[in-house]
Amino acid sequence: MVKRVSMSDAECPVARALDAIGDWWSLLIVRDAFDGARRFSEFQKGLGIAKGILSGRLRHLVTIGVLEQVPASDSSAYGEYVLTEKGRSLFLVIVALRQWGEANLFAPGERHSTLVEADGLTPVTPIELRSSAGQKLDPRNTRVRKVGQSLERQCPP
Amino acid sequence: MVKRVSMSDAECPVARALDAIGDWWSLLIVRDAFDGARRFSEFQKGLGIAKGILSGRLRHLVTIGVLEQVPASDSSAYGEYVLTEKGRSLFLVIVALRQWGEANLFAPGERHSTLVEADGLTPVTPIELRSSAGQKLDPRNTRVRKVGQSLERQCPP
DNA sequence: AATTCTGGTCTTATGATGAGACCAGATGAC
DNA sequence: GTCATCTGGTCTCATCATAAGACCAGAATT
Repeated sequence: MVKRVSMSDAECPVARALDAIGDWWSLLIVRDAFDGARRFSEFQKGLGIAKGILSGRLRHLVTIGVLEQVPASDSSAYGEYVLTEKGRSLFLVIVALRQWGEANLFAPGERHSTLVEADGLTPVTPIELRSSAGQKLDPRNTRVRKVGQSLERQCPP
Repeated sequence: MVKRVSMSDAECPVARALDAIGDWWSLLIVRDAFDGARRFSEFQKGLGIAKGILSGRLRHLVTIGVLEQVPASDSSAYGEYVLTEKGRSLFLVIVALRQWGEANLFAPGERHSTLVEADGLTPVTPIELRSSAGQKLDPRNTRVRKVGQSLERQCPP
């Protein structure tokens, strides 16, 4: 991704992550890939994105190893874009965004799509951050330790 | 946020979330707010963002209720930006991004900042998505149920 | 063989960004 | 009290990114 201000060499993993997939479209492309989208036209129709932008985003996601182009799944001569392991590991990022959106961006009673377990019925429970002792962690009892330092909180959270 | 393509009315919570806070800077501003940044100049120095852009982003984050402007914490006449409950609930989104970045964007042995527990030493364990029965969930055993539908996966994940 | 589909590229108009000049009110130094 | 400086912005301008659609070559379909 060529952008004005690059954070690809930041030592904060949040900044690097946003530098890699923090633009308007990348995570939506990954979301559709999780849903089974594989072909250029599937992404384009599902997202309503301009073809030129989609072309650039797919190329970028392939470059950084989130997607890979494979020859074909059926007998077609056209290639397909599939998630790599690196791409599949974005699952929790998208789930976290989904759960924040569900909790904060819908009016009470407003309908939205729901992530459910394999039975198609049970909504998944909210993800949690727990300590090694099993205690629930939140911003107040965590801090960021910078490289070479010990107890100073500099790159949050 | 005025953008060309708006997803603020999408029924997919992921799309709405990205519409609200999915731009280049918003999550970095929230990250710095978790770290204790409160003043305009703190955000500006910490991020290296242009003042005009920061001004617009802060205004947007206040508008959508992620930040709020409070009169002062010390005796200054200048206001401060603090996270609301809605903003604090972005904690897991940022942690998910951090953990993905740590695992995928750093060379082996490359140093990066680390999220640790309150003791300042113990790194937090990776977040997980678990079913109500306690089973670990991943993209293969979850699906998205669209509103009004039952078993069709249309808005992932 | 003709037509349509697919996966793009290219062009153009416009919105967003980065850098910095500028400014009014608050604060601090003397 | 007065002057200099700090703070939190706004405004302008050049440049980059995006949206929309025309266009095109090869593949697939009829």
